[in-house]
Amino acid sequence: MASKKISMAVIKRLPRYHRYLNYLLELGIKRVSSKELSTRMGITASQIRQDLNCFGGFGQQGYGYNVESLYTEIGNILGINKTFNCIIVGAGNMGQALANYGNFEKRGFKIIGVFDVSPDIIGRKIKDLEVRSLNEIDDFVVLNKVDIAMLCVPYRETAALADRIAKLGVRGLWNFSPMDLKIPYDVIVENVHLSDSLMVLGYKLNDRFPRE
Amino acid sequence: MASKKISMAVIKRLPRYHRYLNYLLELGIKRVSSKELSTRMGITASQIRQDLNCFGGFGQQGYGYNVESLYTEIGNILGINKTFNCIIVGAGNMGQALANYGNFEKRGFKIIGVFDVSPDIIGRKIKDLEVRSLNEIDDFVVLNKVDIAMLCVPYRETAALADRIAKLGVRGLWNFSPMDLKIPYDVIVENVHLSDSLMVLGYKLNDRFPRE
DNA sequence: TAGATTGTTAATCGATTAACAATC
DNA sequence: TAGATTGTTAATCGATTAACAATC
Repeated sequence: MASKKISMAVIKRLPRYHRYLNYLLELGIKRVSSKELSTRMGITASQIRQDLNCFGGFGQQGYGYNVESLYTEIGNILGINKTFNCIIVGAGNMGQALANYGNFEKRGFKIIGVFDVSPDIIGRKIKDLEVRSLNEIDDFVVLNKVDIAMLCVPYRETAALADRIAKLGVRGLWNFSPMDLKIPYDVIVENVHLSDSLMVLGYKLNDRFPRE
Repeated sequence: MASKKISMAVIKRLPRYHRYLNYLLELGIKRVSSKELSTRMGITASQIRQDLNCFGGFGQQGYGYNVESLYTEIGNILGINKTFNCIIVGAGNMGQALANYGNFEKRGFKIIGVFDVSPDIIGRKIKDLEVRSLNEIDDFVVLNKVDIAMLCVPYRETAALADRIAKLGVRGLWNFSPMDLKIPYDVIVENVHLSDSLMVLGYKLNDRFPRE
C-alpha cells in the first residue's frame, strides 16, 4: 500500500466507489459491471475501469466485478482496516457532532479524546468520552500516539493550536476552520471548508437561477 | 452574472481567493500582484491571472490588483451581496453547529428556520430561532420562499426529505449525509461528505507514513 | 521614460474518454 | 463456443503553465 503515483482525482473518487459498493452489497447484488456502475454513479465505464486498474485487476473479463471483493479491496486501499487514533480539539457543536457521528469509527478512525478550554464543557461526557482540559493535550497526544487531530476550534485559535499539536508528532490534521494551515512540520492537512462549499452552492444557484 | 462557461475548477478556487484577499485587507495591504499572491497561496501566478480573467480585467499592468476592489469583485461573482433564505433540517449537533456558525450570514446565507422531529428539541431556541416541528416545514418553505435547505438529518431519512423539500420549490440542497442525492426536480445539490474527506486523509497518511 | 505586471495566446501537461484486443 | 466485459493502449479533451506583447 505504498506510494506509486496515483492522482488525487482518482483517490478522491475511491470513497464514493466504496459507498456505492456498500449500497449494492446491502441490496444483495453479487456482481456489477463497469457499465452498470457507470449508469448508477454517473461516471463513464471507462473511467471506472481506468480508476480501478490503478490498483490492480479486480475484475474478470466477461463477468465484471464481484461486489463484495471489490468493496473489500477499495476499503483496503483506503486503509479502513487499519486504525487511526484520533482526538477532537474543541468540543463545541461541531466537535460534538463529530464525536457523536458513529460512522468514523467503522472506518478505522477511533476517537480516543476530546478537548476543550471551557470549564463548562470540561468534564462533560460525550458518548463514553469525558471532555478533557486543553492543558492535558500535549501529554495525551504523546502518551496515546495520536495520529489525527480534528480541529474544531474558533478561527483565531486554529493556527497556533495546529502548530502546537503538529509539533507533538500528530501526523494528520482535519481542519474545520476557514483557513489554509501552514505548518513547518511533516503533517498532512485535510480541510473541510464549509463556507467555501456553501459559496460554491451560492454561485451555482445564481448561475442557474439568475435574479434581478 | 449569468452563465458563460466557467469551469468548476475555477469556481472552486474563488472562495479561496476571497479568503486570502480578506486576509490581506485585514493586514492593511492595498495592492497585490499575481506573483505575490502566488507565493502566499501556493498557486502559480499564471493560474491566478487566468482565473481572474474569466470574469474580466480586474488588474492593471505594471501595478497589480487593488486588494479591496478585487475582494469586492470576487464577492460579487460569488453572489455574497445577494441574500439566500436558508433553513436547517435536523437540529442535531451538526444542525446546531451550522445554526450557530455566524460566518454564513455574513456571506448572504440567512438562516430563517430550523426544523426537527424530536419533541425534546422542538421549541428550544438556537440563537434567535425556535426549533420548529418538521410538520410545519412544507408551509414554511412555500411561505418564506426558502432558497436553500441544509440537510442534517440521519442517513435513512435524507433521501425522502430531500425529495419532499425539493418538490416544494427549494432550489439548493446542502447535503451532509454520506449519499449522493438523486432528485427528479431542478435542484442544485452540494455535498459535504465528511467521511469521504476523512478517508482521503487516511489514504494520504497511510501513503506518506506507511505502517506494518 | 523604464520597470513592472497584466491580459492573453500558445505550449504543455494531465485527466477523461474511446476503442479494441485479450480472455473469462 | 459465442457473448460479455475487462484491462490497456491510443485519442481527445480540458486545465495548467509558460511566454510575451500590450500597457500602466
